[in-house]
Amino acid sequence: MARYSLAIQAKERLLVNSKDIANRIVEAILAQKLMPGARLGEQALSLLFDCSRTLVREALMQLAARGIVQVSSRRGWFVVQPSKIEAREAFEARKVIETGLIRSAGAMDKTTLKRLKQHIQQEKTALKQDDVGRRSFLLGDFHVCLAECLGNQLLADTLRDFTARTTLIAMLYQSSHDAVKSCQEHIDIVQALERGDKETAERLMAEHIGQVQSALQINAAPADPLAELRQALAPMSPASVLNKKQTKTPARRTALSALSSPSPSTYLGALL
Amino acid sequence: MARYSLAIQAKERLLVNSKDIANRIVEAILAQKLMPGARLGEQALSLLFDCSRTLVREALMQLAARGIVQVSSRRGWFVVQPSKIEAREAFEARKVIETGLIRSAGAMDKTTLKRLKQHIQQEKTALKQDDVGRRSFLLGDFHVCLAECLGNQLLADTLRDFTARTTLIAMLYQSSHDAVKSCQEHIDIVQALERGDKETAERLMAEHIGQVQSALQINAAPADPLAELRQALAPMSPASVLNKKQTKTPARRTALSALSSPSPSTYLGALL
DNA sequence: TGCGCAAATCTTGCATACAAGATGCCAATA
DNA sequence: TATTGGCATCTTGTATGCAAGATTTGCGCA
Repeated sequence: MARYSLAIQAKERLLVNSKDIANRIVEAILAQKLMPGARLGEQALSLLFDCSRTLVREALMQLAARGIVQVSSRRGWFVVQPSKIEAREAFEARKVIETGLIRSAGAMDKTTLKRLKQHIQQEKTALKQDDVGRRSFLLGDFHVCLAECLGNQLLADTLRDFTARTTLIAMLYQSSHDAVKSCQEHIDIVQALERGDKETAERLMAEHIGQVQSALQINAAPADPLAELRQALAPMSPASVLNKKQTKTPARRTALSALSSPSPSTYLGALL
Repeated sequence: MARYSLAIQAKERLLVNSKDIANRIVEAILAQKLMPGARLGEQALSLLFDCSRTLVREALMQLAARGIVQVSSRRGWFVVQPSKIEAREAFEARKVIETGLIRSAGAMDKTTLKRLKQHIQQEKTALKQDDVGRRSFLLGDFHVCLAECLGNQLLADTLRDFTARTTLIAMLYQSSHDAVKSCQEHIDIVQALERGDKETAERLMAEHIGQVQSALQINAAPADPLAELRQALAPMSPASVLNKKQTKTPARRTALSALSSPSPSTYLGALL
């Protein structure tokens, strides 16, 4: 059987373990390169990473334990699609943790503040360059970085998973949140921390997460699964009207697939 | 090869999947039946649960992703032994989450309060019966239960793992915390919640967790791994002095084993 | 043309085989 | 007696094979 990963990129498979695979998947989610409901086939991943299904399975098992993916028996692995209830819980969890962390933290030293400012610089750069993936990743990673700076690696790791979750939620419920605004709010928070005004920082953080949350269209039908397919197959010219029927209800599997693989690059190519 | 699990208990292996195994291990930790550093051999577990190593590995992988166990390459799987830094982080994380959850929660309805009171009744029963395992489990589970009652399953699940962590820390650093006192503090917290006094409830919770934390002997050497062995092998009479050397440094493997298997029931039997 | 059934295919579930590193033990030797 | 080298054993790491369920597809039939 051909080694697809080698055909695409020669370096893979020098240091592939299940942790690497899991990290790649989380990163792809944070960069909004893997949509909620995206299919993660064991075979496909094992070809991409040029390893056996065993390693892929281990990675997926770990991610399942962290609430990032789920398996449907003998049907496949999928990126989770949080329900409205789960969405509320995820945002509440982030609010609780991030505001609580600010409250319970001591004063920040100069080195730490520098790190935060550097992070914000990176955010600005990604914004300027219109690098959507990196922008999304960095906007989420800011919160993880902040938790690390506030001295709690355990909560930072937890927050990474929760942020991945809220990122998926934002994709699922068609968030209209503005990245520039988000970055500005990060700036305000760091400034408040810099002048030691933890109370304000805490309030700003709560508001910031609230902003992201309320930008969701939580009552909108959760993202038309056929949207991308429909767009891709839309007639190029008004003349090409071939037949009439268009809106037949799709089979379940088709719905899931349509969500995840509109084009190869949005599918597992996102991991490379 | 003999089926040890059948020899001990006939029912096993009717519904064993990796999640069951993982749950058993977490429960055993919460019940203080698995010590920090305890060895979790793949083969031993596969015999206990009468399944292949594959399922055991999947369970251990999931637990590793949740920070409950860790693997040392080609040496074995072990229940984690949190460092002092990790201990601080775990307690801080619990404080942040549990107080924040109380603060952000709405009013509690009667059904929910009833559930909490029932839980406390169970705690009292276990205390009266001097059922150490069940007592420890319930005292930890109270916090998970509370998080569920406050309406956040995501944080409840997270808290279960963190509670397992702090339970391990308490074992490792020889906590002197009093279970009766702990139960009383739970009662006080629920009473505050019942009368809608969230501010007090939050303060009591912070104090409660602080109590447990400060009962640690965090500066004591983390539990002499040879303590039990040394005591067991101490000469019964002053006469039995066979040779001189006694305090040679042990091989690493021996040290870990001494920690985990002072008697079979403390070892993997804890899972049955 | 539309519908239903059955075969083919795809995908995960689980077990097992073998590789390879880590450890412990024992004997040979100075 | 103390040390060291090597072999036996134990444990995990990874791949692979096969079973079984889910889905899709294709064909026959009304």
